[in-house]
Amino acid sequence: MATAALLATDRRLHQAAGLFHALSDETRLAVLEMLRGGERCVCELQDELDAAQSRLSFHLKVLKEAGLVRDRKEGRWSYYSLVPETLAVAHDVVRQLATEGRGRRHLKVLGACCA
Amino acid sequence: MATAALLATDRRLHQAAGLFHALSDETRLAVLEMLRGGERCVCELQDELDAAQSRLSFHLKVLKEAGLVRDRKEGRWSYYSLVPETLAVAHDVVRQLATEGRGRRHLKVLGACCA
DNA sequence: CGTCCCTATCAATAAATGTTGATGAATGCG
DNA sequence: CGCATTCATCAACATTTATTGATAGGGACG
Repeated sequence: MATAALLATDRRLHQAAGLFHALSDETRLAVLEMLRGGERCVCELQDELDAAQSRLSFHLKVLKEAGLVRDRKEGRWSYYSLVPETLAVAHDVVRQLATEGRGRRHLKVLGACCA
Repeated sequence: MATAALLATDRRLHQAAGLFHALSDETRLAVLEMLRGGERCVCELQDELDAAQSRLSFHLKVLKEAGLVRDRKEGRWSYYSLVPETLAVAHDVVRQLATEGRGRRHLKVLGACCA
């Protein structure tokens, strides 16, 4: 579906809200931040984020259900990695909100990218 | 501060989480969507969104505290409008999450913009 | 002034979300 | 096998967030 219709329906709004909810927590953002460098096992995340195991597991589940990460089991370990396509969807939604009704940008504040 | 450091600190993470929280509700997204066309008074939003007055007022407050909208009083009316700079911050944060550790993009899924 | 309109705020409640500690399943290793 | 490691799940609880109905403020207007 075209980006232009991303927010057109209630369904899209609902999905977008779900995505942003998954992004609305510091621990989850820290996880995503860590995963920028490539996949990590839970224990690595746990060490670096200093989060209780069940707490981290909960947040990973939220991220996974939102489609922002995927996991891969190998032996005793679970490796998590980003799903860039989903981040791209979030990216598009935000960009569209910053875009006027008929495609013109609001101001020039999106300059860093989209120049 | 440079975009490159957006997620560098806990403070930034906290701010980003706050932003996404404000974006994580359908009603609030619908409001932002309406404001893409320019400022609107509360009564317009209320009519179009079919939301109870106090409920809408609550969500507008959340958006305002997140810095995503501003309001302007004129006579008996309050007009709300977008704050594109804040949307741009959200945009940058998401883009950065979709970017690998040393600046390379994850896949080519950010193609629509940032080509 | 009295009243209506528009909006914000408040208190009470409901609903959703996050945290903790415990338990269990699966794996691998001695 | 017996045991330790890695992780998910669960129940109980705490905290946060959202909704509702009521109240109040401030402007407009007679």
